[in-house]
Amino acid sequence: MVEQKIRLSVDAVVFGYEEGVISVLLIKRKYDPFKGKWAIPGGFVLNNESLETAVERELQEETGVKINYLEQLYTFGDVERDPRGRVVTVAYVGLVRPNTFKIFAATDASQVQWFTIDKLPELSFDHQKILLTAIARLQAKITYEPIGFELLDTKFPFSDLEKLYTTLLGRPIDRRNFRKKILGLNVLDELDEKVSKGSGRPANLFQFNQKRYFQLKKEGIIFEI
Amino acid sequence: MVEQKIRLSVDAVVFGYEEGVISVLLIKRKYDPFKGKWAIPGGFVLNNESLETAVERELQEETGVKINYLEQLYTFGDVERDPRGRVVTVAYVGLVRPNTFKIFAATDASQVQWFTIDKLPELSFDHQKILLTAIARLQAKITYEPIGFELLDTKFPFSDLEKLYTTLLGRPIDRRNFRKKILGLNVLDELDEKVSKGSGRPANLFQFNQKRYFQLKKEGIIFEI
DNA sequence: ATATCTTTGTGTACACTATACACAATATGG
DNA sequence: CCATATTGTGTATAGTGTACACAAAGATAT
Repeated sequence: MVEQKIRLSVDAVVFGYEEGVISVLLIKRKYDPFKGKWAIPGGFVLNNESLETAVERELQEETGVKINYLEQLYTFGDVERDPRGRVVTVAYVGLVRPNTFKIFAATDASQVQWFTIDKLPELSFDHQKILLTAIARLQAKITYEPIGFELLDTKFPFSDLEKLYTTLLGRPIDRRNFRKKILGLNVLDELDEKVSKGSGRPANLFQFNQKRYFQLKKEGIIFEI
Repeated sequence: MVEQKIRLSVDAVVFGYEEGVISVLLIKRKYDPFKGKWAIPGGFVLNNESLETAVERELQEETGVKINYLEQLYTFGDVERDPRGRVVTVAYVGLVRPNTFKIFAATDASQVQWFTIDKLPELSFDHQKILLTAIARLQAKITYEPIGFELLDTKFPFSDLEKLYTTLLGRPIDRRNFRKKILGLNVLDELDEKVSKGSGRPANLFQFNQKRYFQLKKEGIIFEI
């Protein structure tokens, strides 16, 4: 059998959250195929870099984002998924805090933009499928891993967390029960700082305590919403 | 940037179950690197076949197994994982019923053998890491998807299912509660057949009803152990 | 400064689910 | 027919999930 080589690319579905809205970072393609169409940022893997390195490099080059959390999603390998020929893509999910950096468009991207996940544009290649897979993963994962905090500021009012979950899960949450459950997990530190946004009682700030989470995980205590 | 191509392979961690023992199918490598050492079966992806097709082809060629269930596990892409140079591997998990076919060794394999998962030999490449990832996936997944049935005969006594779960989860299960829970999910058909193995009261046979499972899944009812 | 509005923060009662637990039924083997 | 092995079954209790309403603290308008 002849040994074959295949073009291998990495794509990253990058989610951000601000004020009750979940967004995805997309680029407008500068070159063919799909020139002028929106796509998930990504690119080809170089011979001497790991997949994760490739993702971070491509994101940095094309969009300027600072990734806060990155996990492998799925590898898409259908034969006809790219008109240029055989391309297999390892897709990743990234979580970022959009307010900690400024995005820009460069290299293969003529534009970079945040899109609300319920108002997505038409996408290139099989990127719609990848994006939907990523959304499903995110929705599933926040219920059993504390990755929601990666989308929030390090210090956040409890209501931000609640709003994030209602948004992501697409259903209302009982405030008292949610608070009881999360605080019962013992992974949040309540700070002595308050913050008030507009009217209403000022909120206490909380902080995710990763060390405590790892301890609990070792003891077999599972995070679950 | 120069567009690069990379050797892409697929590997399949194939699990089988018989009489209270979970096994993994491994091959002994016929050629270098790691000639004579045990490895997870797999091989390079051809240009005109999907990843799943490649997995099934390689398994058929090397070992003769008939795959009953196949799912993508993870893609391993470290730069130095193969001494021949850059090779990225998409790993799969396969479940089979070992008593429905005969394994044989061919092409790259000089031997094929079932190994109990707690008595594994030393493995080639980063295959130990892949295998451990696969075991973790299997253990996690049987608690929220009804994939355990893919390892059993189509008709099975309830005790087989129970033994499978105790083995995989590595802890005892209360028979009455387990039965209550599983039967309460309403995905098993109780047949009018009995089977007796050796001494003891003969057991009723059950059968997994996939249609009913899909119906319930649509209605949002989740399988959970 | 007072009333009104907005958001945060808190406890309890009830339903449901998980868990612990023991003995009868039905076969086989001496 | 007696001992042994395996299947099959119900109930009581603890624990968890869920539903639900009002006070506290600040901002805004009159």
